[in-house]
Amino acid sequence: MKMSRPSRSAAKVTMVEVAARAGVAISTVSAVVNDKPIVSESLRARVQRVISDIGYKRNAAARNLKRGATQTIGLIVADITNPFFTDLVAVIEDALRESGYAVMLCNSNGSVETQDAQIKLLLDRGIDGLIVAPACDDANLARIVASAHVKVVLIDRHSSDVRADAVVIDNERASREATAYLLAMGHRRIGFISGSENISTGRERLAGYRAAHKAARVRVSRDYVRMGDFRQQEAYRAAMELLALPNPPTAIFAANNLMAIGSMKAIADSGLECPSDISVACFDDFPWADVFYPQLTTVAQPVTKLGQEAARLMVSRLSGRESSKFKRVVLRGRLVVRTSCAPPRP
Amino acid sequence: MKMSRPSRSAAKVTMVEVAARAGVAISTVSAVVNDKPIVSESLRARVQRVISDIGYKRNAAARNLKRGATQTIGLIVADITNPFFTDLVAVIEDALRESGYAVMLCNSNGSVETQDAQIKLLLDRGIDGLIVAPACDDANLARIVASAHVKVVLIDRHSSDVRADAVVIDNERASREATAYLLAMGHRRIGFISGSENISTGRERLAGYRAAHKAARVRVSRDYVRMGDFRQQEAYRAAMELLALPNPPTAIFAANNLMAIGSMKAIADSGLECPSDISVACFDDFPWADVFYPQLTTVAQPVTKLGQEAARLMVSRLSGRESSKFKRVVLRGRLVVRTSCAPPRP
DNA sequence: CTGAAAGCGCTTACAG
DNA sequence: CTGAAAGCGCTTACAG
Repeated sequence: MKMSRPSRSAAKVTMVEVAARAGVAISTVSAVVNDKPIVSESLRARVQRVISDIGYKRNAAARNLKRGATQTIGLIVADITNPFFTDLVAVIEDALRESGYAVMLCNSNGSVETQDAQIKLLLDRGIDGLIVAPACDDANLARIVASAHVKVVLIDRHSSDVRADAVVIDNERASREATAYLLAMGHRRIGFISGSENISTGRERLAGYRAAHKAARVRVSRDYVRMGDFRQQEAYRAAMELLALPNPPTAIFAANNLMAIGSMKAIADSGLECPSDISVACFDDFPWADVFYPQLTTVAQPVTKLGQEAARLMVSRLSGRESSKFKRVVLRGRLVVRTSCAPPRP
Repeated sequence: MKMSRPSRSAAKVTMVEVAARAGVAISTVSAVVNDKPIVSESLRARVQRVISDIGYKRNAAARNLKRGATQTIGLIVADITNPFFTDLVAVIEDALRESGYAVMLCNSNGSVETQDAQIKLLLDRGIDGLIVAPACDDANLARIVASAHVKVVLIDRHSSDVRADAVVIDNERASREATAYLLAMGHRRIGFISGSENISTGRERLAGYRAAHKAARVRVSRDYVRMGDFRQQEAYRAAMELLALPNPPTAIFAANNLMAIGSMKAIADSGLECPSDISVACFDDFPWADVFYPQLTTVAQPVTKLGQEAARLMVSRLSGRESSKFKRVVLRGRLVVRTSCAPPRP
């Protein structure tokens, strides 16, 4: 039987052919290809020559089938256009590649449906592990994780339903510190543009905002808390609403970078100036936060550490080095003070 | 023989088991799993029930091995932190997923060595096709492309050495138009921060800059042309040099967005203001180009079309629908005028 | 529409 | 250190 392979131009070369040409057994070729130290130098050289002569390339599918692993990790992030996730992806890719893993990257674009479809696709294609910044708390994800034969690490966002390792920062604390900074500056009307309440980071950052107010004995008007979705456009609308209040806030704290950008746009479109008319701060630093005017005051996450820790956890799980108990690694954010915040007008 | 699979917790279920439990032949299970319309409805339902009951999942490696294809496309971009590439990746992923392909994404980070290593990794993992925005003109890439059994589509950047399809924009023309805009505004000393000359976009954008000057009969001092590498940091240095000239430029045109950001930083650090002291324009729009002050005037590329066209070409190549001749699809850029350019001081 | 069987290209235990 | 052989889990041509 011969399958048609219309899309392949050159002939496919197998180990059998290499073995025949080199006059050795197939197992010897396999040992050479896999760098097993049990082949004599001269034989190895002979086999290598044949391999490069006839352009042999190991068939990944056959290897995967035999070994029961793909050396490939799925990575799903909630928004690939967000510099925070972009940086995270870069770090994770580097770290995993160093350990011999390839990465299949997906962008759920914040949609649970897309995310679930992507998980299915990844599982169908064959992955050994899955690193996810979940689109939101998702019963489906929990179910898939429980039934699939893959190791899972959550990153940036955790979900108590999902039985998996997680690498996150202490969002409540970081949010509290940033809010306290604004309060200490004299702001008493601080608008908060929240991420979704279905995402751990959204909940915790809002909790930190409230906690800081409580500690400073400042009451939070419910008008000042607006739900966003971690995206620019919704935040624009939310900021516009805040600015239209009879007693508008003197500062806006956005639960991520894209929502701060949406807020800045709303401020500009309202003919206001930041920071002289209104201050802005946000979660998630980005490479050009300090280039334009005003320079954004942000809560920077330790992106490199987050990514490396997630990759490390994944690799050690896969190698069976980790204990069976699920781990939650919690890192710290850091307030980067720039020029977008100033005391409120007297 | 039984292989140890220490990292798998649940038992692996095969078609054989499904067939046994459902009381049918393996081929029937295969037909059900692959949605072949040759199975009676009642049988299909029975098999489906068993599949979900015992949690059967098709083994991708076995399928790939048998079919000689992976339904997976490799995608390598030169800088994943650049919003242009980020958007491009999102578009390509969407388009390919619609056609049933998964994407393995790599970031060469502008390094040829990294890029070549990634290509090897991808080929080793098994891909049907490869879409690349090459790190630079690369004889290695040409060689790999020629010898590998995969379809290749270049995107954003072409390379005459590489025998593959390419989807690009007319960079020279777009660069000419942007430069002409600055010239028409009265600028006679326009600094150009170029991308690498080893990349087609770098060469063509520089050529457009020169061509516009020639058409306007304005001589270009060689001092005004600085080599960058499409990154922020080198551009910062280059812009600093431009600003330190005895007769500094009244406008800077940067060959991409990140280099414009580097230039803006240099301008700010020099105590100058854009656009009152110096104008700035650049290639590649990005989502928040209009949010901060000044709002950047940019050459926007048709990112969606670029990505979709690349995906379309790849899919039709893989399905054998395309003729054997390599295609170069050339789209047009569009100047987006904002507030970062003003006439030079009298 | 169903079933028995070959074979995709590897890896690996085993015998020498 | 080498070689013959089993088998990973699927897909598919073929006979019924």
